[in-house]
Amino acid sequence: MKDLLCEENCVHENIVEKVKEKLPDENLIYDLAELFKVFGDSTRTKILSCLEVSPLCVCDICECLNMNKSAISHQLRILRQAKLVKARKSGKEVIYSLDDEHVSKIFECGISHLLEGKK
Amino acid sequence: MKDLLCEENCVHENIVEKVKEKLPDENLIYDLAELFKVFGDSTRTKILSCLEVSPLCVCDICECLNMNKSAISHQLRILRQAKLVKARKSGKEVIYSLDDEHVSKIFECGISHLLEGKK
DNA sequence: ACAATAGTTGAATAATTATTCAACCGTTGA
DNA sequence: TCAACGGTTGAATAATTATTCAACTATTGT
Repeated sequence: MKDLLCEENCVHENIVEKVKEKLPDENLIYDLAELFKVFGDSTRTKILSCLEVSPLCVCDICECLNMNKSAISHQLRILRQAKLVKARKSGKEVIYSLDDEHVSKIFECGISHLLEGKK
Repeated sequence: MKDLLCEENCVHENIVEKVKEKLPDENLIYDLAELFKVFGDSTRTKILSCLEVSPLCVCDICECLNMNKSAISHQLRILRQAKLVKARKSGKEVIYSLDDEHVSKIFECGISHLLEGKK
């Protein structure tokens, strides 16, 4: 009931004060979560992995992931909005490629953590 | 209808072949997405941000985020399972702290991408 | 032994979201 | 001009998941 604010029960006031001070901007943390949410879907990470190898048209990606165009297109939109991939029209095709060298770096960090855990 | 396999329509066979070859292990990509999913929630990123400043008990975290113990505890479990935080008992309290130096690195990568986009 | 505090947990609810389906747009070649 | 192909889109559905609530365990101080 009075669970709501966790009152001043055990709270170590001075530490909490320090933490609140040093905490990054609320919006930045929010945006960060939004970004990682984009990475947090295996269809999208697969698409990014494919594009790390080579720029590809939508049909190529479909073939690589064994999924239909609609599903892929929806996910590509999300990746575009997050500025992780960019699109270039070439005749009837749309060629997608990575839009940011950070993608590989973020992947590496994640893999690094995963391998650490296996030890 | 024949959307299912995207058939051999436009597919650039040789490129797709190369991509399939060079693609990382399916399970690794899946685990990677699972990891980023954990980062993809603002409550959890806030918790991690707090713990970057200092180890904290559950009540302290509640106070910092203005949320109740149950909600925080549920999210801490997820962070524990992902081996991003660790817990140490101290009397009645449980002190949480970061379990991996990769957390900060992953945050930095993400922030780096976000700032890039602002330009 | 007991009351109080710190934290955890399972079930329920509400909200978010990935995929499918069907219809659509734009470009090309006949 | 029109049929065919590559791709996009909105609505519907199904699945996932964050938060709340209530009940619970464990530890401490009296």
